[in-house]
Amino acid sequence: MSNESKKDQKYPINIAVTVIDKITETIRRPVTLSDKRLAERCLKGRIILIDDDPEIIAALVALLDMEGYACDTYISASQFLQEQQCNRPSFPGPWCILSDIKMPGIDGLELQRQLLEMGEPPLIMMSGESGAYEAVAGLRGGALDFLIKPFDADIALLAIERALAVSKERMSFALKNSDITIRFSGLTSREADIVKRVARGQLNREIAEELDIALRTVKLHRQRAFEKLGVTKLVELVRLIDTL
Amino acid sequence: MSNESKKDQKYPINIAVTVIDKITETIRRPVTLSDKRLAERCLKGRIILIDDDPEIIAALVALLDMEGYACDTYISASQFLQEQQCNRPSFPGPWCILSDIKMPGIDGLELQRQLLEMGEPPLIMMSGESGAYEAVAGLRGGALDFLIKPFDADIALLAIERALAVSKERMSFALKNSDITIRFSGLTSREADIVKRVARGQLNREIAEELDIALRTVKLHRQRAFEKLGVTKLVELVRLIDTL
DNA sequence: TAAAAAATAGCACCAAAGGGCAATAATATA
DNA sequence: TATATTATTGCCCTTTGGTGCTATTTTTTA
Repeated sequence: MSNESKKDQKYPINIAVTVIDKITETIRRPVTLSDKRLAERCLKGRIILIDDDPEIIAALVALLDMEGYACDTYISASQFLQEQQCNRPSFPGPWCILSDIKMPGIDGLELQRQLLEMGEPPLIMMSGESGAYEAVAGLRGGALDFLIKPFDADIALLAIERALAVSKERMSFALKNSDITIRFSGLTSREADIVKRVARGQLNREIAEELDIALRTVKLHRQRAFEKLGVTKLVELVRLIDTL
Repeated sequence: MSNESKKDQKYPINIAVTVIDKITETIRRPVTLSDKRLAERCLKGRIILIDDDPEIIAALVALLDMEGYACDTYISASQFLQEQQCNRPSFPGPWCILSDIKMPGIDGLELQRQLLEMGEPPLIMMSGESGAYEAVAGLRGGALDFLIKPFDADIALLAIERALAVSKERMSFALKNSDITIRFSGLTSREADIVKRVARGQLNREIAEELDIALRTVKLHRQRAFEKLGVTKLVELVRLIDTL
């Protein structure tokens, strides 16, 4: 009895909450009615449109709005980047950027380079027919897709769906990853050291010898580390460590 | 003593040889002097050139020849595909395809589709400036790079280097994978079943109960499977299985 | 400086893993 | 059909892992 309660109380729900907070940065909660609608749309997907052509923007907004997506529009890359600086709260959900290539000031490729440093968010690029160079550069640079203007609504929607799927995947991956990182950061250095050796396949006895400590101490650290990491079996530990 | 010899003689070197044979299909051995030179070049990289323009072919062959690569040239995709049918022996080494897009008969994109079914070998595509559509289709279809004619020698060489690196990686991955597969195929069905459960984290006792067999039997199978797979520790087994 | 956290370790006990030895039963294959 | 392979099991013994209980020594921190 006392055993169980001891285990369970160590890593309760608040850790998960901390993780989610860390990932989505600042979480905004719907308060007004329009907020609520926006939050719903964001849950489906938020598309950041960057294009200096207001007609394109208008057309895409109309399309995406109809499909139930949330849209943020920017008439230049620099405008978008500036707004990103002051990272204001946003509703949670998958998102992607749909940016034109040919723009005054910072062009799409330069934007892509800058985004790369910020963690390479899901990016779809678009441009006129002529730009084979740009298309190659964009796709080679990690763009998820490249739309050649003029394009059909279906094509764009498909690309966006895929990009949002990628976004979701990356988010859940990052979440899982940071969860593991946080769990690891809860270990003392000794515990971390020992658990790594365990995952390497070393026996308790070997570890004790190498670190020149008693077998009982190794067992103790191992046990503590398992508890803190939330694993009960060796195989779980190995898989946990290998995902890192 | 008798214990060691029993373990070691089970998986000797000839298994590795079998694996390599399986991967590189038919291995050709250099016999003549020119064979020897070709073998050396193939070791560095073999580039399969497909273009209907003889001038391009000639220029690329000259370039690649100078750099020490081996070249196979084809004036059409269908010619290449036909020769692939009768898979003749070749020297081992990384390789890639450098194909034009616009060709009479089977074009580059169609070739790409057919290659996809054959295991998606490393492919670089090339085309004239105008083809933004083709560039997007090619890259989205998994081409490693896309060269826009006319291109500098440096650009082409860089792309080829990268493609060969990918080729090497894929080969070693396939080799490792088939090695594991072969090792697994040496297990009896019972052994395979039990070892999977072990890797899932089940205790011998639990396995014995589920399969309704004696604990000793489980241990026996487990032991045999470990020997056949060439692992000694549980962590090794987990990693082996997880790479599959 | 006092309290908290971390590291250390001995003793004892039980469960699980690993393996030697010997033997039987069922299947597959030459 | 005879032999080889595979599957099965019991008995027994050692090593390793997992834990409870207790206690001392450092380090860190409030």
